[in-house]
Order: sequence, then C-alpha cells, then structure tokens
Amino acid sequence: MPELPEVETVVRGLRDKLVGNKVLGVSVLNTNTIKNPEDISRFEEGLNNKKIQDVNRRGKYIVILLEDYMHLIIHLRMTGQLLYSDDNLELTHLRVVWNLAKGKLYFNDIRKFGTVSLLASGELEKEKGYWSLGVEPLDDDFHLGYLKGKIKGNRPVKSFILDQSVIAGLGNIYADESLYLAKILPNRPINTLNEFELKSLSGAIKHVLAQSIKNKGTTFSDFVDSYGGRGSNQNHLKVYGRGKENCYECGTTLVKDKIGGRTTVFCLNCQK
DNA sequence: CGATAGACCTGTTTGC
DNA sequence: TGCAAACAGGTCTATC
Repeated sequence: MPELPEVETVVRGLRDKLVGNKVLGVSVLNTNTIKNPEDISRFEEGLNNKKIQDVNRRGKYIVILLEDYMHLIIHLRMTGQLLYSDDNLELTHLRVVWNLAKGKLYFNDIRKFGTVSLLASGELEKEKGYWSLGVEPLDDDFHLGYLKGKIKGNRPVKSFILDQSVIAGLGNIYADESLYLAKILPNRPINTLNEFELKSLSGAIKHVLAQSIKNKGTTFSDFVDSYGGRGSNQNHLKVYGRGKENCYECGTTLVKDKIGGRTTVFCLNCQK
C-alpha cells in the first residue's frame, strides 16, 4: 500500500501526538510482526516509561526515536496502518498496541507483512533494508549526478528506480507515474538514457511525490492516515491502475505488462 | 553481479 | 450464480 507519500502522511499526522508523549506499555497480538520474535520480552519491556522524542520517515520506514536512543522502526509493507487515538479503537487486524501516557498507538495490518523492530543506535545495521537505503528523492542531493553514479548494467529503468538502495521510498504507483511524466518507456535499459532523460526523470519523480504528499497519499482500499482518513491522490493518477484505458494525453490504449515482476502501465505513444 | 520465481498473508476482483 | 484463480501499494531468499 504505502509508498513515500503515504508514509510521510502518516508521520506528519503522528508527530504532534507522539512527541513528548510517553510509552507506558506494549501489547503484541501477533508475534511474527516483531522482526526478532525470539527477543519478544525485550521488545515488550524495553520501551516502558520511555519518552518519545521524534517521529520521522526514511524511505518507506517510520522511525520513532525514544529516550536512550532507542529506535522503533516500522514498515507498513502492503496493508499496514499506524493509527493514533485518544479513545479505544476496535480494529479487526490489530497486531501491536502501544499504551501511551496520552492515547494509544495501534498497528493494524491485514496481510501481516508489516514489521516492527526496536533497535539501539548501534544496532541499526541489523535492519538491512533500512541501513542500505539510497537517497531521499525529495532532498537536494537527488539529482543528475547522483543517478549517473548509481548506474551500472542494463536493467530496465523501472527496476532501477524501484531499487530502494538507489531511491528510498519510490514504489510501484509512483514509478509508473514518474516514467509517464518523464516520457520514458519503463523497459528502457538504464544505460541507454541520456542526460536530458535522466534529468527529466529525477524532476518527474520529485514532482509526482510532492503532489501526492499534498493530496495526502493514494487510497485504493487500505491506505489511511494516522486518524483513519483517506488520501485523494488516486484522483490524479495518469497511468497506474489504468491498463487498457485510454491515455489522457493522446488517446492511445495504455499497455499493461510485467517488468521486474511488477505490473506496469505505460503509453507506447507518449513514452519513448 | 542480475534476473526470476517463490514465499510471506488476507481480502477482493476476475474469468470461466 | 458459484467457485477457483489471479491479483494487490513490498521486501526477502533461493536458484540459475
């Protein structure tokens, strides 16, 4: 479900409610949600009476920083939801609950793919996906030079930009949208893109992500913000989910194909 | 090194 | 209508 804009929307909603708040206790309802289940007692007790100092996002990871440099690292994967409420919520797929001095934090996840781990500062490399993340695409250091430095081999440009060690937080929706906006075919080998195309691509990625954050993310079915609200960016998508429909720009039937194992939609006329 | 398939789960949509 | 297959925003691992 959630890519960078959705995770950013969740983090922005949580920050005010969590920073300065304090963890009183944790209930784990599905042990497999915890990344190191053998360490479950440490997870359940390690946060008691710890103050929350900050709530941030890195790629698609949510990072909650607590006293003593403890990091609560949460990945929503496909259907995870992180909800805050002052009242008791009845949730059908509840996996973890944090009891706070004020309110509660709920991790709800239909498919159980989501993960939560508790790590000290010196242990962050244990979270391999987190540790090896590439640049934040909305930061200034995501630019032509960065992309050129990352290019090797000839894999499809779509696989390249979905690689989290290249661009942190880009997922299937915004990869397709960015390639459409940049007018580049998703199966183009990455080493055939010229500088102009790489520049348009990085610009398109920034534009598409920023627009979705403004719209509070894309909601098809499961994504909600930290209060259960839906995003509206699904009303602005140009290609994702529109296979066999007509291109808004030229009317050509959009093609749906598999690239790098992921469903991909594009316009054979607008994209070169 | 890269590409591909399968695994992890549950719910919804599609196709015969 | 009914049921089985296919599919879904994401990673991780094994295998070639």
